[in-house]
Amino acid sequence: MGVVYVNELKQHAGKTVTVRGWLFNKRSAGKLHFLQIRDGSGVVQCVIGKKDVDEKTFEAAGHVTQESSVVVEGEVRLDERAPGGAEISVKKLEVHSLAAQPYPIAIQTHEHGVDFLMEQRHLWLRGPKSAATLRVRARVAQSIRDFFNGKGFILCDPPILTPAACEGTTTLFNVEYFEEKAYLTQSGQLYMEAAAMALGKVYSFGPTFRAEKSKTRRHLTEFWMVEPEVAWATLDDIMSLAEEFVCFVVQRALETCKEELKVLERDTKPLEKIVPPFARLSYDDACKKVKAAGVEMKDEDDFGTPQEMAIVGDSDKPVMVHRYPTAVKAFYMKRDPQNEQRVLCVDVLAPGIGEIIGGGQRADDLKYLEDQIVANKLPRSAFEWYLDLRKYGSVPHSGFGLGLERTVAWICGNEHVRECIPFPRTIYRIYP
RNA sequence: UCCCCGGUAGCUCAAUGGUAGAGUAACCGGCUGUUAACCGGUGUGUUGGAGGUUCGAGUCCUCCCCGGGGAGCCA
Repeated sequence: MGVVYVNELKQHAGKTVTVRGWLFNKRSAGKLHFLQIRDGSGVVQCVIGKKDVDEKTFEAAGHVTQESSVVVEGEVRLDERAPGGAEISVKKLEVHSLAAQPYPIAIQTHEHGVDFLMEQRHLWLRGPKSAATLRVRARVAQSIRDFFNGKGFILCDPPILTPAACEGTTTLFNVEYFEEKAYLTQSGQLYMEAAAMALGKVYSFGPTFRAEKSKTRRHLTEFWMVEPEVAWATLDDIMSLAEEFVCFVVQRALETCKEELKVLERDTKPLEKIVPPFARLSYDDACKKVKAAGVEMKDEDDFGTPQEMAIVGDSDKPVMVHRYPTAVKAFYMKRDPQNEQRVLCVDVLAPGIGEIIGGGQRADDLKYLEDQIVANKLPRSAFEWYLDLRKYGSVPHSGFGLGLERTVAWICGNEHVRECIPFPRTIYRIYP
């Protein structure tokens, strides 16, 4: 039969197969050894009876250490007593590489501290919850691509090395670029606007970098963002797109990540309710809701975490807040023609996590943008190309950015975004 | 940058200013159906660092280092 993966074992009941993996856990009962072997696709219990193998093999099975790499050959048997319903009666066991002892992580029996686990991230990845989260991440990434590709969006990769800030305010990572200074991108948005003028509907999906000294469970210095941008789209268009998109991703996760969400002990009932429409609140109405909830709120100020939580309240669904004060948003936002003090932007706030999407309609008037660049003390020379987009055939256009890790954290019910990326980068951690 | 919390065995934690401990992991042995197996046995320390108070400091004081949570900012 040859080599098979654990997740396809049941198809091979009665057959003799080979499984290659790592020892996850071991139990013994005298003349029987139970080896739980993990191969990346799942965990299978392998039973080694003293009378079924030669003495050397049985002895070796009793001394395999945790996380040793092993190759076993044996018959697949369906058995109620086995975790997962199928097990392997071992005929041959090869210990490919005996793992050193003690193994640092005892994830099955121990609560470990965050610091310790992060220091051991390269090994922690092997744990069931880490692996489940990373599988969910991979499938969410896939569904993001499927959604936009299915709607005729063109994937367009913006540069990671950039000559200037996209949004003047935020801190950037400096890199040496030959004789010049360059920065790691904090958003591909401005480039996506150029791409939308060429290709109509575009999106980017890749890493972005923020050198902000944020220390919260929702922040990473390196994180992944998907940024669609649509020519001719208005704020309302992009809000509907965002709503449809979030629902698609969540529903797809429910379909394709059942096992993983079970491992993560995620209650999927609230996720099943993620269907259109989402509540749409203007900034001014959101402020009223915050105050009604008894949470402090300064006039014309941006929302902080307590305010965001008050706005979402106990809703299972995300809430969309639109038309924030001009002063608290980026220079490229289009003003609301109904109210000079407001811009045509939207934030999508998810339950428990807060902002997962920020976006809106972009300023398309040349004169207004020129004034904004001056008012925000930005170096005009770095933005000449961006102004060109308004000089040569300007059209209304809109887009948004969605943070992958925050979305994965929300879907998985994980407390922290750092568990939602294989090797998290935070303010005080760049190892391993 | 600011506020709060923490640092003791590999890990998770305990110890009134008075001999630094437990559980767990690891190792050895026992058990033919284990499910975080169980039972018996065997180890484990620069108490984050440097000063200070004291007869005596893991414990009190000062400074520093390293983390964590939050604020600000943002996805």
